[in-house]
This record gives sequence, C-alpha cells and structure tokens, in this order.
Amino acid sequence: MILPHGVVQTPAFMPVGTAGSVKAVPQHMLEALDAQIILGNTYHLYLRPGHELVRKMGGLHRFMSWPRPILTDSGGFQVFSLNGLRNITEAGVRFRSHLDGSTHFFSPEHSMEVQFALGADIAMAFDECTEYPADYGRARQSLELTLRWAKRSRDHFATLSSQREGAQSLFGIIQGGIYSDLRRESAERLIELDFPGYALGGLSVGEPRALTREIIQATLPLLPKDKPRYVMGVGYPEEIVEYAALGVDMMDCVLPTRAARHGLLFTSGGRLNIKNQRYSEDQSPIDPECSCMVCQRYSRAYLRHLQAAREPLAATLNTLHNLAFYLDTMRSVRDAISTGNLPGLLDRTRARGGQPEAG
RNA sequence: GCACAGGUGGCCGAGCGGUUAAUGGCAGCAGACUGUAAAUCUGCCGCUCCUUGCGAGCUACGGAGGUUCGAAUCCUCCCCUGUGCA
Repeated sequence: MILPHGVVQTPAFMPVGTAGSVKAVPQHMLEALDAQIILGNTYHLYLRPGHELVRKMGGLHRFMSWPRPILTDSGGFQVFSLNGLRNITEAGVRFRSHLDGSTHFFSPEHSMEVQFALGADIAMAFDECTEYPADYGRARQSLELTLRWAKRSRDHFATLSSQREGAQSLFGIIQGGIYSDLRRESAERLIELDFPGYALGGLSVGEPRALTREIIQATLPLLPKDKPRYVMGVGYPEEIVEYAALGVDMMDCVLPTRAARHGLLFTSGGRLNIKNQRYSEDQSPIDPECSCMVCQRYSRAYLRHLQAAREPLAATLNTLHNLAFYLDTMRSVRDAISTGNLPGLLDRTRARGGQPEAG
C-alpha cells in the first residue's frame, strides 16, 4: 500500500497513538521497531491541542515528528465509548468533553474538516460504532445512519480535497452488528459510494470472539480485492494472525500498548503478567524467542521491579516489547504469505493461542 | 521528676460501650484489559478448619487487673513513645 508518507506492507498492524503519541514510546523508537503506520484520533486532537493548532504546526506528521503514514480515526468510536457524554442525532453527535465537560458538536462534515487539518494519509468516515448487544432493528438503524454519514463524509471530503492540494484518502466503515445480512447490505451500499478502502467497524465491542471471526469471514469476500480492507480495533496476537489469514490488510488495537502499561506482556509462549511474584528473581528475558531490544537487554526480574515501583520506564519497555511482538507477528505473517507457509504459521499460532501463561 | 499528648492488624491511621476481625490509605497477592475518558479498573488481604457459607472455631486494638449482660472504647496500676517545663 503506497501512501503519501511512505509504503505500508500489508497485512499491517497499526499501533494506536490517540493523542499524538503512542503512549510511552517516542517516535524514533517506533521507527526503530519498524512501525510503518500509526493511528491518531480526531476527537482527542480536536479537543487538545486543537486541530487548527496542529494545522498551524504543519500538520500532524510534522507536529509529532512522525514522517511515516498516519491514519486518523474519525471520532466515530467516541460516539460509542463516550456513552453518557453524548447525544446522537441525524445531524451529528453532541459530546461533552471528557477533559472539562464542555459541549462540542461533531458532524460528518466537521470530522472531515478536523481530519483534513490533521493531514493524515488516511482519514476515516464518521460512523456510529454499533454497540453489542444490538437487536436487528437497532443494528439496521445504526447501519443506515452510518451510511448516510458515510455519504456526507465522502462528499465533504471531496469538496475539501478540491479546494486544496491533498493526497489524503478517506475510508468507509461498514456496520451491521452481528447480522451477516446487514453486514452484507452495509458493505454493498458502501461500495457504491466508492471509497479507496473499507473498514469493518463495530467489532470487538463485547461480542463472543467466534462471532467476530464469523462476521469478518462473511464480510471480507464482499469487498474489492484491490482496495485495503481494514478491521478496526482488533485484537489479540492469535486473532490478528487469524484475521490476516482471512485477508484483512490492516488492523489496529490499543491492546498491546494498554496491556503493556498494565504489566501484561505478549510472548511466543502466551501471556505473561510481569507483576507476578514468580518473576521477582527471574533473570530470563520476557520472551527468549523475541529479538526485540527489550528482550536483548533486560530481565523479567528488572521489569517486574520497574512495574511494581511504577517507574515510567516500565511502561516504555513493556510497550516496546509488546509492539515489537505484534509487529514481528505481522512480519512473519507477511513472510508466510509470500512463501506460501501461512497454514503452518496458523497452526502454530493456534496451538499457543490457548496457553494463558508463558514459561 | 512534673505536665500534657499518645500507644489499634506489615506500615500509616479511623473508631471512643453493642450489626467490630475492627472505616480509609499504603504495601502485598491475583485477575481484567480488543477503532484509548485506562501508567486504569476489579477482587483478596489475622490464623486454622471444612459441607467454601453473608460457615465454624481461635487469636487480636501496649501489659495486668477491674466495672458491665457486653470493652479497642469506661476505671486503676504498670510499661513505653513524643512534646514542654524542671
């Protein structure tokens, strides 16, 4: 995938950097990890420092000194997660800021304005992330709203693009809850709007994992093969391998970064909670099979100490490892695809998937 | 020596006659985390036993006595700590 700020090899995992930062990890280290694209958030950057300020600073890439591709989420997920602080109408969403309680209005048009100011390589249509559980009628209503918003997003994005030089692209988002026929309808009608890429939204919002997979499996084949297919907000290491094998090109998830800050590390042997007493005198690296800079240098005992002492370095080192693990995982998926060994990789991943703890 | 103020579970610190194994906080132990309101949240946290239950027994609020149906809470003496005065 060739974007204005560089090439992204797919399938790709995108670290989440909501507020202009992949929490705890500086940009130059992200580059060292070979992260090829990161995600930023419209809602958060709009609130602070403000999209106009970011524009003034030369756009998000320049502002945060990240020369590689960026995708910005539209704020649609906040429609979902700020439940209680927002009110949805046809026109858009009225939010209460989680920072100071002030009221703000987001419409598809406004989201496009903000994303245009931020200047990410890929912008996302403003959608309503359907909650789980949602009954059929509710899922349909949500899907319809998202489609109308998708059209408005596309149209306004086109207007903005025509007024100013811009190589940004805008992806559409499929909703439809857990209903395959609604997903199909959402996909087909979205494709009519002709986006350069398509995303599956509204997944990993509490539904059983088998259902997530089912929806992806059912919906992906409906999407154009020559355009990026993005599943938003997934997943665990085993899941991203599974989904990549199904043909997903892009995924993002806060899990590796958030879990790292909470002491949960992903390894080739399964999950490892570095806070556990059992690691207090363990001189081995997080993951003996991992070649990341953290595993090359630091012991579990030391990392456990940092975590217990709430040293900020714990967040940094843990996040570096988890991201390295995720990015390595995607790299090995890409390698397996190119050498035709994907089935073998899948088997190995499944075999270790159920393992709760690393040795 | 005198005068105040205190001595509570690993630590700090509430409670000042009865739903008190004893509020909180910290520390400790474990769990959760999926387009980030998350460096957050949840549970456990005196000991023993079991039919793991708003279960049973035991031990506990400096020490020893006492008052009371009932005391961490009231009284007496003793020990210790802090501050002030000698």
